[in-house]
Amino acid sequence: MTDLAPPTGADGRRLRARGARTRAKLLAAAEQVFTELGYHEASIVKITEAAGVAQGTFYLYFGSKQEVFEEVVLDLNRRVRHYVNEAAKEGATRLEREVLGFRAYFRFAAENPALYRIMRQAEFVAPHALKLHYERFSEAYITGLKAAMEAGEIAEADPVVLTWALMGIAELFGIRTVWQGIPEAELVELEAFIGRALGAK
Amino acid sequence: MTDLAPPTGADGRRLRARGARTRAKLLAAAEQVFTELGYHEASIVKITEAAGVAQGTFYLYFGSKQEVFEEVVLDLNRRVRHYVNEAAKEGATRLEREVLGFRAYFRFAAENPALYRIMRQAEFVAPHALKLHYERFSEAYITGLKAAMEAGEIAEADPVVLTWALMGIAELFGIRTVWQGIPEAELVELEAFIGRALGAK
Amino acid sequence: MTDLAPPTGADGRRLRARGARTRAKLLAAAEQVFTELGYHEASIVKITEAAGVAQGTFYLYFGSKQEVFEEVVLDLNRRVRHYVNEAAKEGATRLEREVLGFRAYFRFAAENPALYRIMRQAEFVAPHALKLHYERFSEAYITGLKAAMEAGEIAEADPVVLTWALMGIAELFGIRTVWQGIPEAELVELEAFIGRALGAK
Amino acid sequence: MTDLAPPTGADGRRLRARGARTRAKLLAAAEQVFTELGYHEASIVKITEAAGVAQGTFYLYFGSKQEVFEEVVLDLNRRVRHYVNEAAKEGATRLEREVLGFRAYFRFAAENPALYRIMRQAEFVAPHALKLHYERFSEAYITGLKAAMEAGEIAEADPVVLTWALMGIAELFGIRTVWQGIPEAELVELEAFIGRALGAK
DNA sequence: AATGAATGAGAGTTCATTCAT
DNA sequence: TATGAATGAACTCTCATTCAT
Repeated sequence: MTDLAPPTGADGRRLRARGARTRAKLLAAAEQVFTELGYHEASIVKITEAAGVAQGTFYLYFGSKQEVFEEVVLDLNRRVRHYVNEAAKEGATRLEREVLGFRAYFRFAAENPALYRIMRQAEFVAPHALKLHYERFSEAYITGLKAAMEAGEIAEADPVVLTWALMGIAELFGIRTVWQGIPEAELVELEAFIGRALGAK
Repeated sequence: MTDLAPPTGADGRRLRARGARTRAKLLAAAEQVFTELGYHEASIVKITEAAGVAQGTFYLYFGSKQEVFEEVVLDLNRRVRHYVNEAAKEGATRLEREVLGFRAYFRFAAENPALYRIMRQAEFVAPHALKLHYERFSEAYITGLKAAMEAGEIAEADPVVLTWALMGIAELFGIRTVWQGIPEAELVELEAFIGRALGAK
Repeated sequence: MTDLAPPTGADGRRLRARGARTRAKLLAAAEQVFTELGYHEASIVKITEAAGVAQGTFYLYFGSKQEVFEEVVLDLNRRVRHYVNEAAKEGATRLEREVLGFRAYFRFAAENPALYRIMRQAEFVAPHALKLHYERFSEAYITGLKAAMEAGEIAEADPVVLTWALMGIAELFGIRTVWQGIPEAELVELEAFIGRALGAK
Repeated sequence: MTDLAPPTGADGRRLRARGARTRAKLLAAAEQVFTELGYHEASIVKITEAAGVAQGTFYLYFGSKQEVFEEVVLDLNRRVRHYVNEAAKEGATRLEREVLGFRAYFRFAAENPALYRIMRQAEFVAPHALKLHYERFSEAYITGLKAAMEAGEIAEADPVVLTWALMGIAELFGIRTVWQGIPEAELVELEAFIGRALGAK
């Protein structure tokens, strides 16, 4: 992951310790406010209030509302990937990793409704960031599936197609999770479905 | 489908021919504007301008911006289901119907970018309408899959899980279609994936 | 009282029976709506709805919202004067008539909170009608007080001053009536006050 | 009088000097505009224009149109009470104080047409504020009358009734003052009326 | 005589952003 | 580095009034 860079002000200048702290406070506040209210209901005042700074201060660290939003999207992306990957790597087989990953994803969705609330808004507010979200997610996925094929764990198939299909499934079930929760029985069925689809041995 | 009702004004009164026409113009304009700009950037002025009527006229037919939006969602839902079902029923086997349905769905998505651009916004603008969209979509789907199981065309499994998984796949590939198009080869792979997952004989 | 005239349309033309009926319905509806909502909250739609006619019909009989309002003010004025005078004339002495009049006035105010709601709005909406309200009210009053002085029932004094002073008292107690009611004991005190002020024998 | 508090913004925060000045300008402008046009014809644009600030600035200091209106009412109340009380306390006897007070009140009314034009609107725009206006006014009045009774300066009577009756008289004559002025002769008559009513020795 | 449709100006309010200190 | 004040365009929605039928 080439995700991190030293924090700068809105004008691109490197920040001293105090500035960096203020910026961090603002970013955290923004994440929280966007999460609660969504992009449009969120306002700079609300963000600065949550951060405990004056309104003007915001523009010392971010060029615009849109700009923070993009940063929040990227951050969320980082976190969900990290969460899922950490969980998945406990699995011994590919299918096990798949199952653990899915379950972690649903857990994350349940705990962070922000995931959808924010990502979906990204389509209009920061389309680039949204594409990036899917792409970054798919990268590790594709790599993992390729490895599994080479190891003969799953059937030969186009890993890109597999990846997007699996992400689609994850996403819609994630939404259902948020809406109504998913009973264990369904999860088991879902895992069987995935097993068949991957031709898992 | 009990979807259709004679058009009424915002106050619920039945409309004369002229009113019905104006209302339809507004609905079409709304869909277009929401599609292009998203819910929040869309404004009543833009919608009425696109429809070629005065601003106040809007409120003769819709109670609020949100209300038209919901109707646009419903309308889109109606159209995509109709489009997909018409296409699918030409298939002889369940798998064929599945394949035809997917392809129709992608075609619809390609021709109506409104589909996603609008549905995604629905999540926070009109969550109820979005749920309805998925539910209506899933109904026919579930019925079809049950029949196929009984006929022994596909493996026994929870048809609800199957349906949501397939809708998830369709959706993400639909988005990819809009973003970049999907090569025939991928479609073929995808169909294989689905065939395996359904345990199609 | 030169209050009454045959009903005409907005253009001044005499009305046929049907038109007169519609006009009357609208006037009654307006009175009711203004009463409930006040001038500004009242709208032509609400008035026509209450009258059970279409919006456009309103302008067949009244030139503007303001115009009906003035008619309503005059009507209210007519009614309160009539109500008070009817009650007062039962009194044998001037003071008795005064007392009966005051009590009638308070009763009217209690039963028609519209009285104040409408009259006070008249200051801006139809100032002319408001002045007329006070003037018409004062006329009979002045005459009565003059007669009482000539009859030696009350002390000699400027009847105009007396009249306005008494109207002022009535008005503020009328408002109190609407706000919180006035206990009998206070009324008795008030009557004593008036008796002293008039130098009633 | 526990009337004064340091000025705050709409969010309740204490203001710096500049903010306090702007707020004061807006309040003065609001009084003027409400006076000239009435509550409903007054608009935020007109108020901010009169104050020489941008539209949005208004909402930095007041939460809504209604809120400024209430403050204008309170402010006016404060001023008229102060004006009347200052004048009245020059009188040696109760009746003298009464007379001085009435005359001061009429002067204030003549110089501040705002008084009625605003108070009358208060009835439906901010009834609470209007009640407060009368109540605050009556408090000092009642106290004064009680003292006068104890001192044997005026006849024993319910001071509340006296107060409201006198306020009613003052109010309607105040209105007449604004409408047409009141000749000295009438004032003298009025004072005689009051003297009789109070049973002044 | 009556109707439903249409108009468009104007309302109150919000908010991303800039500025002076 | 931070602040509070100010801006002004844009928004949704209402409503008196006019028009065509």
